[in-house]
Amino acid sequence: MKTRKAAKPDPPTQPPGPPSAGRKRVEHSKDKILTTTIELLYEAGLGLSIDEVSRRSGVAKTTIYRHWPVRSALILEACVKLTPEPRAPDHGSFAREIAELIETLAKVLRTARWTGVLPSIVDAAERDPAAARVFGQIQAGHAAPFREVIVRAQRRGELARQIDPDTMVATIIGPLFYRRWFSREPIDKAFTNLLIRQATG
Amino acid sequence: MKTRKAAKPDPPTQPPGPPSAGRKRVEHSKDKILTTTIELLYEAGLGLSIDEVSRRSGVAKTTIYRHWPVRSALILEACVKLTPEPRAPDHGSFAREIAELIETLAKVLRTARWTGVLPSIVDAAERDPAAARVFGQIQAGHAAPFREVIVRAQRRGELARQIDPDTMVATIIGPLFYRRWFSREPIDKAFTNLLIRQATG
DNA sequence: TTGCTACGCTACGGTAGCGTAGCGATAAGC
DNA sequence: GCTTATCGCTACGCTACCGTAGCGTAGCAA
Repeated sequence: MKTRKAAKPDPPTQPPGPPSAGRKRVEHSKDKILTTTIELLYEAGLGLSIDEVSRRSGVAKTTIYRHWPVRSALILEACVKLTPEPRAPDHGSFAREIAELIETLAKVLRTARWTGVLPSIVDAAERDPAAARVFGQIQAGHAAPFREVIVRAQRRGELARQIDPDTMVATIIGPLFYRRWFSREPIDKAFTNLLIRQATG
Repeated sequence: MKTRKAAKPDPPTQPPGPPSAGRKRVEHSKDKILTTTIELLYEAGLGLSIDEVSRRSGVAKTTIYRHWPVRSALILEACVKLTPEPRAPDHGSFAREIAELIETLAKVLRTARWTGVLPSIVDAAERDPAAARVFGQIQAGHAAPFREVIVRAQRRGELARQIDPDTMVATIIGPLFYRRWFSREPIDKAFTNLLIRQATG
């Protein structure tokens, strides 16, 4: 997503690939605009301005409005591209899988830049239905791998079937999110270990 | 924070200030301004405008600026008054106390209007140190009763001493907050019961 | 070369908000 | 009833931003 060098063989499934020779100008500018928008999201949250996107990206404001009819359209699209799609591991062992998911999420919460933007989206979701839809998508993306691993473990008989998967997801992700955005305490090994014990015990 | 009635004997902690001509008037307008500001916080979050406060409260904008030098000062003060100060119950039984705290918080998260504003404050806290300080205060207020009940139970020997109170608070409040602001699933009896079982089991 | 499309640039019109100035009105406290 | 701090009102100046218009230019394909 950063470098835009050669890389002739275009990966067909990855959208943000570098613009190869055959790429149209349109995609090139849209790319620059989106990249800058995401960068500004990191810094200013949803309050970013189109003028600033134009200034920093070097793309004329008129060009931005040629591709996105209104401000919110661009910002929503940038928000969708913000968080990576996590995947559910499949080791055949619930304990290992849930541990991996917890450790991974913990690391993401410690380091990923988008974590600074999410409250802005949560806030918008409280009032704006469009933002709520986008946020619901992001949120579901976070919860899905946990849910999948839990359901699979229940099917295998590794986990009691009367446990509600969504509830269990909340008891795992909840404390992690709490530490990142609310109490702002460190998410260290001791903390993740406790969560793992609680989930597998 | 509500009505400021007679109370002739001056509260000793508040510096009475110079015996000027219109102290009563000052407090009356400050009251109206703050009340309106909080109302607008509910509706628009931290993005509220001073002009709107003036319009809706009927207090002139100049008067607002006579009491608060800048916009942020008013908003921060309103934020501080936003959430009620919860108190820790003392029944002599950890199970009963923690259950009461969980049920109470659950009900607050389901109904209290300030829950719609908090993401706005969390977001601001990500970038603005002043907002972070205010939010830290609010957050500590939420966690304190839980922490107190846990520490007391440990002193009484009702709870294992090697458990870190802050960690335990996270595992209780975290899932509740998660449901309110992230997954947006209902916080029902089944959910709180599970948390209570998890905390006391 | 021609023609099409996307792009850059400048300049707008319009809105909203912050914070201030000046002046007359008014209510509190003596 | 007199004094004075406080308030309301109108009118600013300033900045930032949204979104658009018009016109000229650069890339690209036939």
